[in-house]
Amino acid sequence: MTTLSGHGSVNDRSAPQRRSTMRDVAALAGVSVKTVSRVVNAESGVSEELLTRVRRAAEQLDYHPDFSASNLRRSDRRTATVGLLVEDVANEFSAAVHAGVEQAAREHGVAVLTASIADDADREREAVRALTNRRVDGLVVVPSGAQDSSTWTERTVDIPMVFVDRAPRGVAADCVLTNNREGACEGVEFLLQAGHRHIGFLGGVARLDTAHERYAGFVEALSTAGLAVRPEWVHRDLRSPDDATAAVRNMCATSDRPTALFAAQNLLAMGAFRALRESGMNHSIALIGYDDFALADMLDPAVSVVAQDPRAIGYRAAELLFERMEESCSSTLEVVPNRQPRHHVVPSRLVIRDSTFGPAPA
Amino acid sequence: MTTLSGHGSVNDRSAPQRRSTMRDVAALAGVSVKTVSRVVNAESGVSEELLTRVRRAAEQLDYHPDFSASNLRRSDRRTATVGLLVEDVANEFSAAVHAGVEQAAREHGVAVLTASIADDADREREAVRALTNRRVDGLVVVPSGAQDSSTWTERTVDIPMVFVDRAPRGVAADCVLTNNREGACEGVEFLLQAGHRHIGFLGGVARLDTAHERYAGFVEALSTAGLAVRPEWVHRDLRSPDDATAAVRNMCATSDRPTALFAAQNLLAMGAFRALRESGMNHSIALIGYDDFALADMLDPAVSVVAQDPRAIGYRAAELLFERMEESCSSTLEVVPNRQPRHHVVPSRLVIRDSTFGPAPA
DNA sequence: GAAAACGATGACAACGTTGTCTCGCTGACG
DNA sequence: CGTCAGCGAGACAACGTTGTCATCGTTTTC
Repeated sequence: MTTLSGHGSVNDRSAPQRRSTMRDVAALAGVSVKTVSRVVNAESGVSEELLTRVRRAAEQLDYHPDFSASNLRRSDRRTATVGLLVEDVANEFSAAVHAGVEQAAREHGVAVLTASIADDADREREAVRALTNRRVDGLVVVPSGAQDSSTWTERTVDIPMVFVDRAPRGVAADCVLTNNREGACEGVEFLLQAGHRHIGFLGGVARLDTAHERYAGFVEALSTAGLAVRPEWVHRDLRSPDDATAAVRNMCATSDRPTALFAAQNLLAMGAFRALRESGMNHSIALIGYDDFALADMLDPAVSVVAQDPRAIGYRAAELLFERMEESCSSTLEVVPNRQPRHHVVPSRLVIRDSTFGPAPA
Repeated sequence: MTTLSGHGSVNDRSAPQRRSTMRDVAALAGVSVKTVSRVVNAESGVSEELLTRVRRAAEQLDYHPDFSASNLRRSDRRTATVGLLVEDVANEFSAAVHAGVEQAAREHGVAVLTASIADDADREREAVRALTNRRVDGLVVVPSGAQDSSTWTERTVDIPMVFVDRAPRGVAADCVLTNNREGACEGVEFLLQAGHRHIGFLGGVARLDTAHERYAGFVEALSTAGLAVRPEWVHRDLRSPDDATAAVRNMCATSDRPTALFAAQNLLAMGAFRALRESGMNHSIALIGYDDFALADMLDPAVSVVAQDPRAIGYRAAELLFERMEESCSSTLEVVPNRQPRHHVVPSRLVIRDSTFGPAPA
């Protein structure tokens, strides 16, 4: 509202040193501090006159309450801040989850403290500590593949937590994930319907449960179609795009090669695509990946995928967390709150592009 | 340290209700609260004996200090938390900046509160408020293109701030940016050296200064080579990848078309690539973009770019912010601290891939 | 040998806010 | 007319921590 003219800048000069507090507002309005508190918190039982006087004073002093002081005194001890732990904020999947969490948080007036843990158990511990020391109300965790779960099994923290993608082994906790088995199954079924009978599998060890379920979906689709799994076309221990590239390169070098590939993770699909392109087989061997990725539609051919919705996953995770926070707040009197872990599923969906063409006629 | 056996779980049960405080530790160790404070803050002047006694008590009670209470009382009022405002955390550029900021923050023991503002002035205001109410020590801001700068010119906030990519108009503030003009110039020069004499330009309005500088670099390279700018090949008002696609489509439809394109932003490069691929000219019209993007190297042909280093930019911005925070902390006595805004440049570098081939022989 | 200096420790207030309690006033009721 | 409920408002303590100062016992200094 205020512009750079006249009185505005005077105000700017008069008290730039210190933030104004409730005391200042109270003094200016000629009321007690508690009354200011009542107005700020929209409590009932303040006369119209004082209400406006306090509001005016607050505006004049540009008063804004101090969250931490408020939090310190308040009985519910809420900081209106949640923590988000991801492998790396720069990672496409993590960033989308982050966006979802943030949206839900904003709707609840909650801020998000983010930390990347980069597959490093020490950093993970450090990050959890940094967040809990700041008294976040809850935690959304996207466990990375390589870490052990000791941070969580030790239960050094006792605040509401929701895991994304998978829960660490040995920890019964709320979890939001996608229907990995069904998604993978659907993807492979599409290849089958396109006429493929020779389908290879590329899976990662990272995110073990996830990888396992996707493989299960692959197997299920094949056996439903009455086909056997060909072990020489199954690569389940790929740790990087380069691993996938190498595996595909080897498979393609043989005469007995698959006519289509299912890559159970986006990085592996990228690696597979690289190998296909190198060997000039990108138009003769079909490909479908799990997890969408940017520019998948601009490759040649555009890569079909089973797309997760990481943003929706993050959103759901945060919602679930907020529910838990409500519970843990109101249940201090009960002996055992509803601690039954909940799992929430955000479905994947098939995105068919150009790479899922049918097999060449034999 | 504690396992699930015997005495450990007893401890877990005995006081799971409430976090332990300095009082609890003090009581257990048989010392005053202040002494615990001294130990926790590693102040000198505590005898060896009490030191170990307090430490043991703290560990036994799993004590961890409360940041906000500490911050409330402390004279320097630091929360060890900074805010990061970006257009969208899911955006590739923003996410990389975030990663850089986070790394620098971690090195300083500082946490990062992130908020996306999505080109929306209201949300921007709201986000600034959410962060300042939580008393962040400083702010890193990546201004988005469309927003007006009123949030900043009004100076509703008076905390250290560093802007990334460009400072809002009318605000003299610290800023970390890349050498847009030189980078663009270099990119165009590469095309010139490859033999191109007919080069088109695609620029965006978003991030005005940035776009302007890049255009200046384009012009500079041409004029240094003694070439005139051909207005019909210059499109400076593109707001989306689709705009770029349309512009390129039109240019290519004429017989008098450029042999190479310079796209001043990654989204525009993607749009341009789409048009080239559609029209089958992706191997006959060269392309170079500003800003790298994922999978640029897997397109056909792999797209050359002038690559910014957004992660390094974020890192530098955070470093600069920390310097400012030091200053504003120690300079409360001085009349005017060193408020001269500083600009820091993180250079771009040329990444040559396959799309910058020479022109077809006429 | 007394004064002064020192070093370790604790008592207390304060940071900015909110929960609890009390007080004084108004109006209704017996 | 006296009593009491109801309501607006403020005094006060407390949240968990740290800055300041006082205390006490010991050592140094003249």
